[in-house]
Amino acid sequence: MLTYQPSSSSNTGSFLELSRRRGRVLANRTSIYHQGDDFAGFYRVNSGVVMVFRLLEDSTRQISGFFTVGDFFGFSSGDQHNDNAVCVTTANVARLSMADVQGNEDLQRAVFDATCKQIDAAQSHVTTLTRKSAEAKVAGFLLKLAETSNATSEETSINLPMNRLDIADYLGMSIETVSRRLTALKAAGIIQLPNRKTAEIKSVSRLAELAGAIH
Amino acid sequence: MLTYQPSSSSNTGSFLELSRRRGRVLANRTSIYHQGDDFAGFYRVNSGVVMVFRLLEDSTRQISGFFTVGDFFGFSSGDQHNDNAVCVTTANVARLSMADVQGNEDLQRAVFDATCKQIDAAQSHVTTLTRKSAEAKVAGFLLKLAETSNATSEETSINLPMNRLDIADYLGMSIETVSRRLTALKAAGIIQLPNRKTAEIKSVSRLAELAGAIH
DNA sequence: AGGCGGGTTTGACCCGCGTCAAGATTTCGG
DNA sequence: CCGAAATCTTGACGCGGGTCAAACCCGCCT
Repeated sequence: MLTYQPSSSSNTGSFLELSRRRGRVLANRTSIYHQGDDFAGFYRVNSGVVMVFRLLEDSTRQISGFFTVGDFFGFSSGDQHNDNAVCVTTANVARLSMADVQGNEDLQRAVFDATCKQIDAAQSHVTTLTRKSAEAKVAGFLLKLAETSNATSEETSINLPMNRLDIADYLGMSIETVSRRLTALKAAGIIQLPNRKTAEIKSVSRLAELAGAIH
Repeated sequence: MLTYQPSSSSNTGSFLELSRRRGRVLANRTSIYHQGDDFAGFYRVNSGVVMVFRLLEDSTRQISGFFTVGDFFGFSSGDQHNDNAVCVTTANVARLSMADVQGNEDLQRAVFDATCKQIDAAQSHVTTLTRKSAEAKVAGFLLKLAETSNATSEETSINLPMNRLDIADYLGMSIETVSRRLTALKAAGIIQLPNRKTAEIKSVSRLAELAGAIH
């Protein structure tokens, strides 16, 4: 799953310099690049949350991931981007050109790590999407968010900057089912939903149990 | 989709040398590496077909892709592989260490390209798995195979080295459904199945139509 | 404070595909 | 060339989650 994985890239040497590079501050729902835009480099999230998605022929979206502080995104093998990146909160995003990578060993390593992690994350996402029930998908999604806010306790409050449709398009299900599963988790006392943008997990362990479940 | 994408990496300079490096010849169903093995480098297919998959807790497989001549596989961001690679035919496979990449600009580029392509392919696979019907998945799978044998005609014969279960585990569906969809395509006169390992496409265009269809 | 509108929830219905089970066909060892 | 074990196909059935539709809720603007 591409969601909220903290990048554990080696923050040493000249890479540190680049990683601290100041980016642009973008308002919520600002587009960073579009499908078809010329590829001029990739990006790094300095703060906030960014989502990457693809628009399909039938004008539905497939969100491939949400990215947060330290994450790289926007890689492309071709001359053009074939997905879109949009802020989900106000966000600070820095662009790195391929020239920045040339001759910078540390950054090269970091980029290789980042691309490998994304492959790995995409594979995990595939298994989630194909092998898990709607309930397990939603439970897993909430857990992932909780991990990012590195809470280790049994109870924790998490922020949901994305709306229900975003979650549905990420988990490959309908918005109604996302809503139903959240309501069910609430009814079971596992979470609380004080408002649309926050979820309070009351039992991380029970959520984890559901997330692992195939059915 | 990770399947059979011809690697269009730049075959110039010292990379060519490496790309021609002789690998080991492995028998069908030989394992190349396992989940948990120490990461000692990645691989390149010189001939044959290799599949990469992950074993899940409930002992099911998720096949992430089939790789053929020119394809790189076996990248990992961590110290260990977190998936498995197995030959699906007799295959010639060369290993490249990270040391080979260091200081080789061309190979670096090729590896970056390969990893980006795999990210892209994994995303495409995600949309296939979540948005397409069983019929469209199978049709798309056959088409992908046909493209690799660079046939541009309306009719073409393709080789299916993998068995039905492999296809099912790749497309995230049951073996019965794979079989049913293939039978249906045969009944519709779109393909013929002279034996278990070959499919003869009688109408690439009709197959493409079905592959694009959401339902 | 009231009301408008997007976002979300809830309900009813149904269909595609998974599952279980049995039968058919191919493969392979001896 | 035969028998047994894989592998694949076909059938019957049930359910998870998609779809359509309506109600509800909440933030925001005047």
